[in-house]
Amino acid sequence: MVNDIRPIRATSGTNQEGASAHNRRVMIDALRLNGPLSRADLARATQLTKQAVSNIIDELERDGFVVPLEAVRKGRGQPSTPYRLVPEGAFAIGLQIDRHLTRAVAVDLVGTVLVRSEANLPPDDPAGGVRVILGLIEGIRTELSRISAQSEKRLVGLGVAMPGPFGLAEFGDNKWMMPAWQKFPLLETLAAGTGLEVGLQNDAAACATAERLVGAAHGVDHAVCLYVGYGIGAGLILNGELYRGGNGNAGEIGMALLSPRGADGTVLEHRASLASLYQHLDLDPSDAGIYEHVDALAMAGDPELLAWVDAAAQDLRWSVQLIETLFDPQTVILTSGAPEALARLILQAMHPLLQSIAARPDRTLPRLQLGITDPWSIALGAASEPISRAFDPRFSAILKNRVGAG
Amino acid sequence: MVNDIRPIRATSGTNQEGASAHNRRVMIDALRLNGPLSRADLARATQLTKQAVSNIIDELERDGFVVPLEAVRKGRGQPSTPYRLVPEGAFAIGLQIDRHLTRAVAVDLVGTVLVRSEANLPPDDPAGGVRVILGLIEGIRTELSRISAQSEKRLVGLGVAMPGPFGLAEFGDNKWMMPAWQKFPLLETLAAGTGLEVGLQNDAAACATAERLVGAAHGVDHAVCLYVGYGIGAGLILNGELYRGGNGNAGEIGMALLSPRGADGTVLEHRASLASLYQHLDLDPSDAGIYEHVDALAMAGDPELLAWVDAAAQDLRWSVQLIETLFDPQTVILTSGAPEALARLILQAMHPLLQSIAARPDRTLPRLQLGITDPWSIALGAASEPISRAFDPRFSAILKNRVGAG
DNA sequence: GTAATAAGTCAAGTCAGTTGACTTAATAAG
DNA sequence: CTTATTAAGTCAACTGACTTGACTTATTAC
Repeated sequence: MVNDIRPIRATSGTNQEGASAHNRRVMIDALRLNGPLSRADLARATQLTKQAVSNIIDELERDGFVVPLEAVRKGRGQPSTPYRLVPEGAFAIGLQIDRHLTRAVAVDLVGTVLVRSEANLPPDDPAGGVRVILGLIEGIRTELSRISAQSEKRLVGLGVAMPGPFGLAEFGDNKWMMPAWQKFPLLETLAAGTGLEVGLQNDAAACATAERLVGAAHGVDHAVCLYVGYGIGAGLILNGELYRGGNGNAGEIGMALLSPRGADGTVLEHRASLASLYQHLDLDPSDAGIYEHVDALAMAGDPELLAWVDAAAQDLRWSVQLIETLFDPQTVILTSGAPEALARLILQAMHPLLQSIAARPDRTLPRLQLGITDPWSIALGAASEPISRAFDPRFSAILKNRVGAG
Repeated sequence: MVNDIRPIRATSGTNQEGASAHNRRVMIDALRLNGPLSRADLARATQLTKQAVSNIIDELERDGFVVPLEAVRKGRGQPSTPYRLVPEGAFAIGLQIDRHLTRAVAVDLVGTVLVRSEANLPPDDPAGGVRVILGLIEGIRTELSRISAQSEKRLVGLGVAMPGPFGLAEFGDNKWMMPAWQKFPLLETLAAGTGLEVGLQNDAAACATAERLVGAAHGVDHAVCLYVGYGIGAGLILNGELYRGGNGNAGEIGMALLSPRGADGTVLEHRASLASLYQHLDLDPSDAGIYEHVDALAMAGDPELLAWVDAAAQDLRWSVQLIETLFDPQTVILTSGAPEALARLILQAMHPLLQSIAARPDRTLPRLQLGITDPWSIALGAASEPISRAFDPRFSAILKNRVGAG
C-alpha cells in the first residue's frame, strides 16, 4: 500500500539561525576583502542595521575572530573603531598528494602558511601512503599547537588536493591518474585518522581556491585558474565560489581534444603539460632534483626547453581563448607546478593572446595574469578549502541541511 | 580629508524576511518538481517544521499560488491534503528578437504557453523594431487579460532573448551579431514602454532556461544546453541556476576555435550552425519559407543536407566532449532552432559520442539528449526567465539588496 | 562656543520559525 | 468491535535575530 517511496526532492529551507550564520560569514568576508572596517562601515556595506552589526561584531570578538584597532578620526563625528580579522581565529590543514610525494601545510584564518612539511610516498601503495600522511599531519598539528595553544580547538578541517579526475570507469591506461589511489577510501580513512572534516579537490581547483583566498582571484567573482602541472586543469571560480560540476570533475581541460578533425585523440595535456616537457627533455619525473634542474634550464634559456615552451604556448593560448569563450571570466590566472622562471617564459610565449569575447572595452583586470608560483601552492589551496567552507558566504551555508556543504 | 571614497565591497546580509522569502520559493519549487505534496511532505523535504510549512502554505494559498486537492488516505494516520501549484498564480511575457522577426509569448507559473504572436522586424532599425515589439506585447497582454482577470496584477516580468554576445568592442564585421541592436538601449526602452522588469539572455541561455523550467533539465542541477541555431551557443545550468559569466556572455561555444594549430581562425559556428547549412545549401536565411523547406529536405533525406549533417556532427561531437570535459554536467541537451526532423538527424549523426569523463559507471541520465524542438522554444525560454527569477530558490533572493537580481 | 555630523548604544518591538502538547482521522491488531 | 498505533495537522507559548527610533558620545566646521 505504501508504494510511494519516491524520494521527494527539494531545496532546504532556512530560518533565523541560517540568516545569522550567513551574516557572520558576510562580516568576516568583508573584513578579509577590505581590510579593517568599523561597525558603521560594515553596516553600510552589508545593508544591515548598525545595531545588528554591532551585535554580530561583539559576538565575533568574544569568539576571537576579530579585534578592535585604535579609533581613527576621519572628519566630523565620533571616531570610528575599525575591526580586523584575527589570524589565529581559525586554522586548517592542507594536504597535497602527488605521484611521488606528499606535502602538508597549516594555514590560519587569513591564509598565512604557518607550518609546512613533506614526505615521499611509496608508489601505488595507498595504505602505506596514508600512514605516511597521518604521520605528517600529526607532526603539523604538534608544531601548530606550539604556535597557538588554541590551535586544536580552532582547526576547521583538512583539505586534500590530488590529481583528478575522480570516480571514472577506467578508460585506457591513463598514467595521469593515480589508479590505486582512486580506488582507496582515502577521505574516510583520513577523517577517521584525524578526526577532522575532510574535503577533496583536484590540483587545479586547489590552485583556484588558493588564488581566491590570497591570490589574484581575491575578491574576483568570476575567474578561471589555468593550472599547468604534471597534468593540466582549470580551477573555476564562478559566482565567487569554486565550481565542481555534477561529479566534482569540472575544469578537466587537459582532456580537451585539440581538434574535432584530428581524430588521433590528441588532448591538451599531451602537448602542454610538464609531463610532456619532461618527455621532450628526456627527464625522469620521479627524479627528486627535477624542479631545480628545469629551473636552471629555464634561467639559462635552454633551446630545447624554449622550443617546448613555444609549442606548448600555442596550445595554451588556444585554451585561454576556449576558457574565455565558455566561461566569460573577469580574468584568467596562469598557475603552474613549474619553477617561476619557466612559468614566466610560458606566460610570455602565450602573448599576444588570441582574439575572443574577453576583448571588451570595459576591462579592468588583465585577460591573463600570473598566479602564485610556488611548489607549495597546491597544498596551500588544499588548506584554503576548509577555511573557505567555514567562513565564506555561500548559498549552502544558509540552508538547514548543514551537512557536508559540498 | 575624506580621501577614502574607495567603495567597500561586501556580500549583502540577510534577515528573517530574506529567510522567509527563500522558504516560500522553496515550497513552490518543491511543488513544481515533485507535483502535489502535503504540508507534512513539504516539511520533511525542506527540513522545516510542520508548523512553519503550515503557515507558509496558508499564506501561499491566500495569495493564490497553491490550492488544496482532495485528501488522500495512504495508510494509517490522518489522510494528507496535497497542495498543487495554481498555474494562474503568475504570468510572464517572453520576447525573442531575431534577425528578421520577433516572437512573443505569455506563460503561466507552470510554464504553459498561453498566448503567442510574431511579427517581422525592419532590418537594422531598432527604434522601429521596438515600436513593433511594444505593439506585440500590448496585444499579448490584452489577450492574456481575457484569459485571466488577474493577469496584469500577476505579471512578474518581461524576458528578452536575442543573439549574443553582448557588450563587446567590435571585432571584425561579425554577421552573427546584430550590431545596430547591440548599441540600442533596448532594455531601458522596453522597461519604460511596458512598465515591467526586463531581463536579457542570449538564445542558448533562453533554451536552457526553458529546459530547466519545463524540459529535460527540469530538476537537474548541472546541465548544459547545446543550442544549434543560426549561431551556436551553450546555455549553462550550474548549481541549478543559469550561469551568465562575468559579463553575461558565458557559453558562447560557437566562437570556440576548432584547433590551436589551424591558425585560420575557424570556429565552431562557421561549420555547424544553421547559417553554415543555409550557405551549404545556397539558401537565403531571410526567406520566410526556409523553415518548412529545410524540414522537407530533412524528411526527404536530401543528400546535400545529409552531407552537411555528417560534417557538422563531427564538430558537434567534439563540442559535446569539450562541454563534458569543462563543465562536467549530468547531461547535455541538444536544442535547435531547426525543424525536429533535422535536429533528430543531427543527434543521430553525433553518435557514437567521443570518449570523455562523462563516461561514468554511475550515470543515470543520458550523456546527450534531445531538448525542446519547437521554433517557439527561445521565446518560451525568454518568458521562463522572469518566472525563474521570481520563484526559484537562489542565493541572491535571500540577500537584502533585492534589486535586479541578475 | 555652538552647530553639524557621524559612530555607536539602549531598549522596546516585530516577525518568522521552533517547541511540545493536543486534536483528528485513518488503519492494524486482538 | 474495540483498542492501539500511526500520521497529518493545529494551538499557543517561546525564542532569537534583526529593526526601530531615541539617545549618548566624540569630533570637526563655522
